Amino acid sequence: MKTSKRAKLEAAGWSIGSAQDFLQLSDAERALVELRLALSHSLRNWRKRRGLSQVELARRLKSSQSRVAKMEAGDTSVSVDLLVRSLFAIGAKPKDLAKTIRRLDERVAG
Amino acid sequence: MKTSKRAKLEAAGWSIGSAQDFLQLSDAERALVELRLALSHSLRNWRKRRGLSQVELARRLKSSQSRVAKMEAGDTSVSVDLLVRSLFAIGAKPKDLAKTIRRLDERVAG
DNA sequence: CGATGATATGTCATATGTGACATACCATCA
DNA sequence: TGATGGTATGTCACATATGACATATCATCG
Repeated sequence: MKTSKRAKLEAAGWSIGSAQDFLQLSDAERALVELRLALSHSLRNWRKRRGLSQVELARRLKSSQSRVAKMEAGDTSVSVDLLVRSLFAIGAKPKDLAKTIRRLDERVAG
Repeated sequence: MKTSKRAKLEAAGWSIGSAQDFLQLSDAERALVELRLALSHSLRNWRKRRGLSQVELARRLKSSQSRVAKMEAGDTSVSVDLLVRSLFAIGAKPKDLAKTIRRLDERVAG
């Protein structure tokens, strides 16, 4: 069941860090992890669509390449705050966030 | 214009801290502030609907009354992380978050 | 092969967030 | 009036997040 969910996530094209262990998490914890991944994914997609490097994105965000890499990897050292601030900084609107999160919910609940 | 937006927000029942100065913020900063307020509001609504005190909610969240008060006030010392984690902890689903954020967007954009 | 550019990973000093505590404020009730 | 219960505010020690740096990994090109 949980294993199949994980398989489903991976099949949907989400990069699930191998270090992430879904099997021990409560609903709340899982939701948070998946939220982080969804936002990460959004950020990477945005960057890729623009053909920017992590260095260039980092410059726009006034951050560093290494932190951008961690953001995009959904690293646990990255806060939801930073991800959200970054998305807003590159022009995302609350509506876009909502869309990303709703998609996430559909994967989780469906 | 900005003043009218503020009036609109207040009219809609949002508690805008008098210390918040909307007039100087970029779109990204404003979006973040408003996101914080929207989540704060959700949290308070949830608690009120249940007829819980801040002390009781704090116990559930393994936090403190004072922090709950700050969360509900949208205090800048509170991270979006904490708000999101709290909402998930009390049983909110990503879908609920998305709904809250979408409503926010409609207020901002509309 | 080496060189170049992009991305990933580990670490660290500093910045920011957090729970907890004290205490203030504000109703309501007796 | 005082007492009680709830909420707000200020502070602080400790915890966590952050940008920056070094360095590793990986692909592509010559």
